[in-house]
Amino acid sequence: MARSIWLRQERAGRGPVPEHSRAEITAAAVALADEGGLAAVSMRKVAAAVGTGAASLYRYVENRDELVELMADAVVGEVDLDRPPAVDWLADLVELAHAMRAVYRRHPWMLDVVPGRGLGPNAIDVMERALGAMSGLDVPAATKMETFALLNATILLLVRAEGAVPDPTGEYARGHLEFLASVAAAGRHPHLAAALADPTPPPDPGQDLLDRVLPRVLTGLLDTNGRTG
Amino acid sequence: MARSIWLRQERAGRGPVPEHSRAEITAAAVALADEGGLAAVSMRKVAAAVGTGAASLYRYVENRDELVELMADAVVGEVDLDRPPAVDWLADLVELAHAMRAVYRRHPWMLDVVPGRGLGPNAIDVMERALGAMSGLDVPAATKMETFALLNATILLLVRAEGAVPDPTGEYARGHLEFLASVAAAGRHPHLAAALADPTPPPDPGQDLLDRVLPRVLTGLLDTNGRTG
DNA sequence: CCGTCACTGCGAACAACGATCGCAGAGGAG
DNA sequence: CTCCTCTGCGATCGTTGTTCGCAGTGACGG
Repeated sequence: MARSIWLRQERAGRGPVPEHSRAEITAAAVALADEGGLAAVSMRKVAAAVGTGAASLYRYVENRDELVELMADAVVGEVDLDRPPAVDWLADLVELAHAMRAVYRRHPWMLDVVPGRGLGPNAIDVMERALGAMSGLDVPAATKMETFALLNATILLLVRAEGAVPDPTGEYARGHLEFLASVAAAGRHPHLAAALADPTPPPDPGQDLLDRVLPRVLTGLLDTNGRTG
Repeated sequence: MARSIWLRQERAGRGPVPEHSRAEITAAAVALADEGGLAAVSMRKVAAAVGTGAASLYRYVENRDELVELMADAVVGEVDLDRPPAVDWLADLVELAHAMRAVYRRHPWMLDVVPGRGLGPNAIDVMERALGAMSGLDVPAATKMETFALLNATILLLVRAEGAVPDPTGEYARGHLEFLASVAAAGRHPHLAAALADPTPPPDPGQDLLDRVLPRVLTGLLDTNGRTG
């Protein structure tokens, strides 16, 4: 297995000057994903978009998974980090979360990227910003890292839940609600039935879900241990 | 697009009796995934394992995605729900989380399943159990649903972080740590550098990470609003 | 009982994919 | 200048998801 893409030189230094760059190939792939979803990103299509041969792509990336890794990090690079710190750590993290969510919403295919290969340079920049927001808290570094991970997971969950991956026909979603209702009606799930029948609106229905849920997650993680110091 | 698999009859009632069942095909697919990961589950391999033709599988499922949906729900069906309720809602949810985590650990390919198609019957059973644990809390049903979703997301995150998806050579993971260290050493990420250099051990290092993190998430979500009533 | 029609199994085939091989040419190092 | 590494990439390979259409099965209705 090759070394991490982030550790490898892009250019060897000998031989002809490459006609393209990782950034160029990544951008073409991102454009394809934005248009047709992650599955639309094939090596042949990316190569055609760049104006090269599919086999040439393997000079730039090890495999398709690596290309997807480049794409994900490139997109995270769109997160707007040029903001002055907010009034406190919580507000700062929530603002960062909004900036991150904006990016995921612009690139819904990101929800289809299986996490797992570590962080690229842009993701590390975002994490640095989050760590900076938490720098005044007297909690272990491990807790801060966990908090960042959960912040990201929460955003993904909420973007996913709001249907940022659109169902073209809406039929499946309706079918699912139909299924839930039939399960509830069958009588073996009284709590589900109660939940579906609950007329109570969510607290602050006009409030952004991210603004409601994320602060609770974060204060749960940090506040009981968090000491501004 | 076909209706949700959960809404469709398995057997039409006319014509020859099918030689296999959804459950049988799903089990074969799960076995393949357990052995070789999700990518090892091809329609041909599943068909061969069942003893039928690849084309025949399309009589049982609409496509491969639907098969994966069946697999995921089948595996969630392994979650042990036959436990008396714990002392309180929090302990009950944490116990449920442990049972869920055990299942994810047994089937690490579940981390590669892109969420999104709604819940199958087994997943609804698990959600029912979680709703039951929260039934005494005076919070809106929407909050309870969100809590369940975040409980699941937290488990997945932690299982993923503990490396439940093994890197066969370990080389990539080492490469990533190398990269993080080099970024920190480059000087543009002082908070990351501080975090990597932090000698403070995580709180209660002998404690299960799930036991440390999840109660904080849950109480953050529910406790400030939660009223046992 | 018979005819009709929906259903089942599935081989053959198709289009598409990820990835490799090997050739020709470019360019750095000694 | 020679050698060797690097770049571009067509052709090719093995594999994949999926569809078509044929032969046979069994329910339904007259």
